[in-house]
Amino acid sequence: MDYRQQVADAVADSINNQISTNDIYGKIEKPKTPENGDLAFPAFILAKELHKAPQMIAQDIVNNIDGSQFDKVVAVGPYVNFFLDKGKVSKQVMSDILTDKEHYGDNYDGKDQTVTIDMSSPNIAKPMSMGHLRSTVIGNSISEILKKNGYKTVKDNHLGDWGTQFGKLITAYLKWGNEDDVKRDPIHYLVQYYVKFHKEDQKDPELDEEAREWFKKLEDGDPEATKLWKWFRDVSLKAFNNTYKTLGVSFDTYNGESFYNDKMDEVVDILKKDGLLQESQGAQVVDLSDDNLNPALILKSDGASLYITRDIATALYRERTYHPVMNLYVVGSEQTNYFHQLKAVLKKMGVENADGVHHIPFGLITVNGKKLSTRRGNIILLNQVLDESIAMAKQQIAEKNPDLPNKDEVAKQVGVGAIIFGDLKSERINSIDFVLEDQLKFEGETGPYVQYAHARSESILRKSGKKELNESANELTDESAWEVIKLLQAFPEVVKQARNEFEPSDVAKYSLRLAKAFNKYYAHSKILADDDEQDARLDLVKSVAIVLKESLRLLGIEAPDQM
RNA sequence: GUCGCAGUAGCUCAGCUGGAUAGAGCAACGGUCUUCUAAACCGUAGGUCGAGCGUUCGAAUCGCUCCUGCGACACCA
Repeated sequence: MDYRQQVADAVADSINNQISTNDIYGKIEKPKTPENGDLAFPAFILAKELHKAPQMIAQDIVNNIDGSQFDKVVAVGPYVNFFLDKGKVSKQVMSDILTDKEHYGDNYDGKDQTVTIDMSSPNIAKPMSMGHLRSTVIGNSISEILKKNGYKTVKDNHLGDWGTQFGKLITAYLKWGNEDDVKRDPIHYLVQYYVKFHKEDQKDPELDEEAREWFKKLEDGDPEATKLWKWFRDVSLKAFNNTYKTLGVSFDTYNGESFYNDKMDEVVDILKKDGLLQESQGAQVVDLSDDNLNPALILKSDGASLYITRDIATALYRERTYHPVMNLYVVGSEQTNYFHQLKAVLKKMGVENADGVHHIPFGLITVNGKKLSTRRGNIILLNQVLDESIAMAKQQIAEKNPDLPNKDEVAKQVGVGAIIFGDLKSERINSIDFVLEDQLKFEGETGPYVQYAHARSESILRKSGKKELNESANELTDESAWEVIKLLQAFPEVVKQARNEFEPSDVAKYSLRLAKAFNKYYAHSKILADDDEQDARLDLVKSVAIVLKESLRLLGIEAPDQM
C-alpha cells in the first residue's frame, strides 16, 4: 500500500486538482519528529499559484480534505500533517510480511536481466588484505541486493594470476624457497620470497633481468615455469577459499587474468581494424581526448599488453557470454580514472553494453593515514582480523551467555558479522583509517547489535510457545510499536534505493534503525503479557525477526537465533 | 599543475530528489537486571554543518570562489 499516494490524492482532491496529484506526490515528506505525524505536505509550493499565504493554504486543505482514512489531519503552520490509521497500517504491513516471509520486499525490476560483478580479485601468492575485504563484501552484498530486485547476477573473481610478478616470484622461489615451507603455509612464505626479492633487487639489478626471463618463459609455455605457476596458483586459491568460506561468500566464476591470455590479440585486431589505435612514443594507444581523458595505452613499446587490454577482452567475453545489462567493477576509488578510460574505449569500439559498465568505487584503507603495500611488507591481513574478531566474540559469549549451545558456530557468525557490518555500514566512498580496536566493537551501531535484536526476537517467539503465526496479522494500535511498524513498512523502498545507488550501507543503516526501534519497544513493552493484544505483539516480533534476518542476509551476514 | 573524492559534536559517521528546533554511536558523567537475553534501555553534557559569496519564501543539502586532506594523472594493476 502506497500511503504517500493516498496522501497526495487526498490533497489534490481538497484543492480541486489545481495542482496535479503527481506534483504533490513528489513533495510529500516524512516529518523528522513523530509529533508532526507520519507524512506531511508543505504548502509553500502552492503559495505562488494560489496567491495566498502557505499557512492559510494548509488550513484550507485541512478544512476541505476527506480525512476519513487517516487518524487525523492537522495544519501546523505551513504544513499539513497526516497521521495514518495505525490499526489498518499495522495489520496490512504485518500480514504482508507474515505471508511473504523472507520474500517480503522482493520486486521484479530486473526480471530476465543479468548483471556481471567483478569483485574481490586478490593476487595469487599475496595475502588478502582489508582492501580485498571491501571489494568482496561490497560486491557480495550488491549481488544479493540486485537479486532481491529480480536480477540474475554473475559474481566473477578476477584473480590477479598473471603478470611480471610471477617472473619475480619464480626467481625468488628458486633462489631462496623451500617446498615444505610453501606446502605448510603457502601465502606466508610466498610473500616472504616476494618481499625479499624487492629488497635484494635494490642492490642486484641482475635479479630483475632474471625475473623478466622467467616471465618470458612462462608466457612461452616453458614446462618448469608453468608447473611452478600452477602450483602457486593452486595453493593460493586453496587459502583464499578458506577465507571466503569464513566470510560466507561464493563466486560463479574465477576467470582470472590468465584466462584472457589468448583473448587479447583479438582486441588489438579490432582496435586496429576500427582505426582506433595510433602510435605514440613507441607505444600503441587509443586517443581519448574527445572524452577529456588521457590516451589509453594498449600495447607497450615492447609490444606487451597491459591491464586495459585484458579488461577490454574481459568485457567482450562477458558481453558475449552473458549479455549483461550492467557490468559492475567493485574496485577502489583510486582507479576511477582508469575505469573512465576503459568505458570510453569500449564505447568507441561500439561494445553493446558499454553504457552498462559501472565502476563501483570504495574508499581507500590506510594505516596511520598511509597507503598499504605488500611490497613494503606493510599490510593488514584479513585472516588475522577475522580470527581476532571471532576470538573476541567467543570471549563475549563466555562472559554473557556461557550456556549457549554451539558456541563456536555463533562466535564465528558474530565475529565475522561485526567485521562485515563494520565495512558496510557507512557509505562505500568513505575512506577508512584502520584501527583494529574500532573493528572489534560489538556494542552500539554494530553488526552484533542487529544480530542481538534478532536473537531477542527469536527468543521471545520460542518462549511464546506458538509454533506458527497466522498469515493474517492482528491490528496493533499500541503507540510504542508505531515506529517499528513504520520501519517495517519502509523496507521494500530501502531495497530499491540500495539497488539504485549500489549502496549496501542503505540496508545496513536501515537494519540499525529497525533494531534500535525494536530494542526500544522491547525495553518498554512486556510482549508476553497475557492480554488481548498479545497475538498482535507476537505478529510484530515475528515480522521484525523476518525483516532483520533478511536485511542481514542482504549484507552477507548471518543471524543466529541465540547469542 | 590538471581532474576526482572528501571536510557536520573530542572520535567515527547519519542527514533521502533544498523544507518545520542539525541527529546517532563511541568516549565522559549519572540511572535501570527477583519479571520476555543489560551485546540492551533511559538521562546529562557536547555543533560558527571548513570559509565566503550567490540562487530561493527557505540551504548542511544547489551554484561559484577559496582553504585543508586524500587519491589519480601513459609503458604497474
